[in-house]
Amino acid sequence: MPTNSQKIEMKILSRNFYLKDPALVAKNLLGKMLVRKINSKLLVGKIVETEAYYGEKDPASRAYRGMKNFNKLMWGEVGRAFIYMVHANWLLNAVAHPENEAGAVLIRALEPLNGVKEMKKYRRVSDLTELTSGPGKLTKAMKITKELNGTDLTNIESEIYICHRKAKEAFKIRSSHRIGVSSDLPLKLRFYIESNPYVSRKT
DNA sequence: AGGAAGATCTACT
DNA sequence: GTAGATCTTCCTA
Repeated sequence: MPTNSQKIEMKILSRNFYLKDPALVAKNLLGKMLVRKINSKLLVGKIVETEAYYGEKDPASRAYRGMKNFNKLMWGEVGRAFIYMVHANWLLNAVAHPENEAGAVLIRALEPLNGVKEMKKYRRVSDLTELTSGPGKLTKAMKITKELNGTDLTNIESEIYICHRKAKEAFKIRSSHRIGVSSDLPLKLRFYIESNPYVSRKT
């Protein structure tokens, strides 16, 4: 039992939430709660930064060269976790696309809300703003690896899922080009919460 | 079987 | 601000 948890009313996001254009889902995911269950302990972070990826027409997407064994989840059921390795880091995505398409949303940064002690155990940093302010950092802090690939994020029984608070919170959404991609689309597909200290970059 | 790429991170200056 | 480490997956032979 967490001793310091205030009573926050949370509701899990439905499958339908993810059955839309990835860019829209990426924007809508800002401010939502990512929950990682380890044994019965809940690690919780607010999503403050995301990026949208499309299917075959997006040169930066894992789906760009067609369906393969490792990326087939991008065409599959929406609302599932899609996890893979880049530069020795596991990256967490939520599968999101309209019916009969492919796409995913990369979770790039979190604001730690609960289980900070555990997160610091998995990532040896003292600075709170360093804990989950990057896609590879947050997977390490929450102990997310390939084993959780395909996890249903819309099921409260899962080891990872995403909720929203009942009480609405106001914030400004900013956008930019995606980070670290060599051939980007002529669209701004990175979204983040303005002036939140946990986003990975300011611009 | 081996090489190269990659949606990154850290440590250094 | 940038160089070097990192390691899984894919591609070609």
